[in-house]
Amino acid sequence: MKRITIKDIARELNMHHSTVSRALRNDTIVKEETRKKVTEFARKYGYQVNMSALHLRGSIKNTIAVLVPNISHNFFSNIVSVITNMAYTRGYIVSVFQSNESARQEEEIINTLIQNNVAGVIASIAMETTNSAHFELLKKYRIPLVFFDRVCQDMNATKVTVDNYSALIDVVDILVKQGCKRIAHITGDKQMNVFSERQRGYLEGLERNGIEYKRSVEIHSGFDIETGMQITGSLLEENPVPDALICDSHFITLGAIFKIQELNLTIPRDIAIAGFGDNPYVKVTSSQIITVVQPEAIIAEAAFDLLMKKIEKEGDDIIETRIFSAKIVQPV
Amino acid sequence: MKRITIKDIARELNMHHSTVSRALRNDTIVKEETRKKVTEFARKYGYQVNMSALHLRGSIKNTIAVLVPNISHNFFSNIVSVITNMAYTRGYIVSVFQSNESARQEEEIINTLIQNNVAGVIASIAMETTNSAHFELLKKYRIPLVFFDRVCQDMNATKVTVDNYSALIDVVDILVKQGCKRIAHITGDKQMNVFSERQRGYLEGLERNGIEYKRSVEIHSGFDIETGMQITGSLLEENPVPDALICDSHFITLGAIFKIQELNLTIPRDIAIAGFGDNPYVKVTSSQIITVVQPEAIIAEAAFDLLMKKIEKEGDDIIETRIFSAKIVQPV
DNA sequence: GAAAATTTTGCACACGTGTGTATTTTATCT
DNA sequence: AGATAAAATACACACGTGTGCAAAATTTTC
Repeated sequence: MKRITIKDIARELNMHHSTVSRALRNDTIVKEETRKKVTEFARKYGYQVNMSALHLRGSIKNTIAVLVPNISHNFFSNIVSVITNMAYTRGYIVSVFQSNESARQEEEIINTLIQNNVAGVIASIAMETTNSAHFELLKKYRIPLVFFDRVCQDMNATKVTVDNYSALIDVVDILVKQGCKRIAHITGDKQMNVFSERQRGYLEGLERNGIEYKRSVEIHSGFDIETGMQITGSLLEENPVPDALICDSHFITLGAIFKIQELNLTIPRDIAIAGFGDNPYVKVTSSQIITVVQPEAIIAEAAFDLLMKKIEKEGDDIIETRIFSAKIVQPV
Repeated sequence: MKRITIKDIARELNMHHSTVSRALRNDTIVKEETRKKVTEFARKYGYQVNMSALHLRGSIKNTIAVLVPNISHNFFSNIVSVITNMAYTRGYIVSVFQSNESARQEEEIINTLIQNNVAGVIASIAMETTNSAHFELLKKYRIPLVFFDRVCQDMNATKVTVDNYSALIDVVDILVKQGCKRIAHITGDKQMNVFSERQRGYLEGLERNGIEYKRSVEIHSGFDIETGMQITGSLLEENPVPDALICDSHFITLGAIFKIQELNLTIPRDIAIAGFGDNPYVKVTSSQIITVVQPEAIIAEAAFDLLMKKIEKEGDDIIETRIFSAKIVQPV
C-alpha cells in the first residue's frame, strides 16, 4: 500500500494540491465546503503528513538530539525519559546518541546531527572530550545547544548543572560528624567540571573541618565495578588506612561495596561509604551508604525548557546557567 | 552561517549540481580531475549532505524507532543502549518513544512514526495495549517491525522474547528445594504474554513439585514500589501466610523488600523473595534475593539483526521468533 | 583529418509540502 | 445587465538530492 499525499487527494477531488494543503492547515481562505470535503477524504484514507518534506522545506524541524555518554546509566536514562515525554507533548521527537565516552565518536555524532537537521541538541560530554571545536561547529550552524551535568568548561554556552562543590562539602561534613578522620576520595579526570568541582568541595570540606589527611585517586578510564573494587582494595592496604570513602561515580560505589563485602568488612563500622547513586536504587543498594542524589527530573526539565526557549526565539544567543542542589540521603 | 549545498558548490565551480552530486558519490563516470576539485572544495567548506533531502527523495531512510513503555527502566535502557550503538555503526539513527504504558499514546506514536518515514520499528508494547490495529497499520505501510519482550500475542509478527515459562518453573524448583511450601506469585495482567507465560510456569512448577498451595495476585496498573509494598503487606496478613514471594516486576520486587525491611523480617528466613531484576543492580540490591536476569544485550542484538534483515531485503515478509533463556541468580 | 566511439557534463524531473501571486469564480452594487 | 469588489482556487516555485537521458567534449580509429 502506497502512502497517500496531498497530490493524491487533489487529483481525486479535482483540485490543486495547494488548495488541499491550505484546507488541511485550516486556512480560513478556503471555502468551508472544500475544507470539509478535503478533511473528510483525508480522514477516510488515512492521510499522514510527510515530515521529510517539511524538513526539506525548512518550515519545521521536529527532532531533538540528546547526546549522552551512555544511556544505560540510570542517571542518563532518567533524564532522557523526562526529555522524551516533554518533547513529545510539544511535537518533537527525541533521537539518542551515545558517545561511549569517546571524543572521536562525539565528533562524528555532531556531524550526523548537522546532516540530519536537528532542531536542537541537549548534551552531556564524553570523559575523553578536551576540546570543544565540534560543539562550536553546532553554534556555527545555528543549532541551539544546551549542556547538562558534564559541560564544556571552556565554552560559552547554556548549561544546567548540579552544585557538586556544595554537595561534597556536605558529604565531608556528615562523615566528620560521624567521627571519620581519614576520608579518601575516588574521583575522575580533573579537566571535567563535575570532578574538578567535587575535588574542590572535598578539599574545602576537609579544610573547614581542620582535617589534614587528604587522599584522592583520580580515574582516567574504566568507570566500572571492577575498577572500583580494585581501587578500594589498594586503598584498604594503605597506611594509614582510610576510614571513609567518597565515590564520585555510581559504578565505583558499587565496586567499593562489593570489595568491602568480599573482605568481610562492615559498612560503616569498618569503613564508611558515600557516593553518587542512581535513582531509585539508592534506597536498596545498601541502607548504610550516604548517597548523593541528583535531581534528574529537574535537570531534564530545565535543559529542555532552555532549549525550547532557544529554538523558539531563534537568533537569541542568550547564554544561561542553572545550577541545582543535590540531595544527600543518609542512612537512618 | 548558512549551510552549503551541492548547488552552492556547483555555482562556485562553474558546473552543474548533478556533476557535483556524482563526484561526491564517487561515481566513476566523472573525470578524476573534476572529482578532486569537488571533493576538495566540499572538504574545505565543510559540506554535509542534507539527510532530509534524501529522505524526501526516498533513497534513504536512516531512522530506527524504538518504542518502549518507559526508558527509565533499566531493562529497557540497556536494550536501547545496545540498539543505539549497533544502529550507529550501520548508519542509522535511533529515535526513542515512550508509551508510558498507555494504549492511546502508543497509537499516537505509531502515527508519528509513519509521518516521519522511519526505516523500521523495534517495539515492546504498553501494559494497556489489548488491540493490535495500530501495529497492523505499520504493516500496511510496509514499515518493518520487530517486537521484543512484550509482544502482541494476536499478531503474526517477528518477535524476540525471553522464555518466561521455563524461568518460572526453575524459580519454583529452587524455592521448593530451599524448603518453601507456600509460594505466592505477584504478577501482571494475564493478557500480556510475559505474565501469562510466567503464570503458566508458576502453576506448572507447583504441579511438578506436587504443591497444592496456589496464590497469585494480578496487578493491572501501578507497577511501582508503593504497590509492591502494599501487596506484600496484605499477603503477609493472610492465613496461611506464604513463605515465599515471586515478583514479576522489578519495582514490585523492590517494594516487597522495603515492606519486609519495614516489618523487621528477614529474607529468606522469614520469607524468601524471588524476582525479576535489573542489571547490574541484582548483585547489590540484596544478596539474599533469587533473581531472574534477562539477557538484555542478546535480546537487543537479535531484535536489531532481525530488523536489519527486514529492512535490507524489503518485501520479505518472513516472520521469525527467537526465544532466549533467562539466567537465575541465586544467593551464595 | 573527418567520422565514429567514448568519455564527461548538463538538463530536466521527481520526491511532498507550503506560500506568494496570478487567475478564476462568485457575490455585491449601481 | 454590467461593472466592481470579494472570495476562492490555481499556478509556479523553492527546499536539496540523485538519476535517466540528451548534449557536448574528448579520444580513438581508419
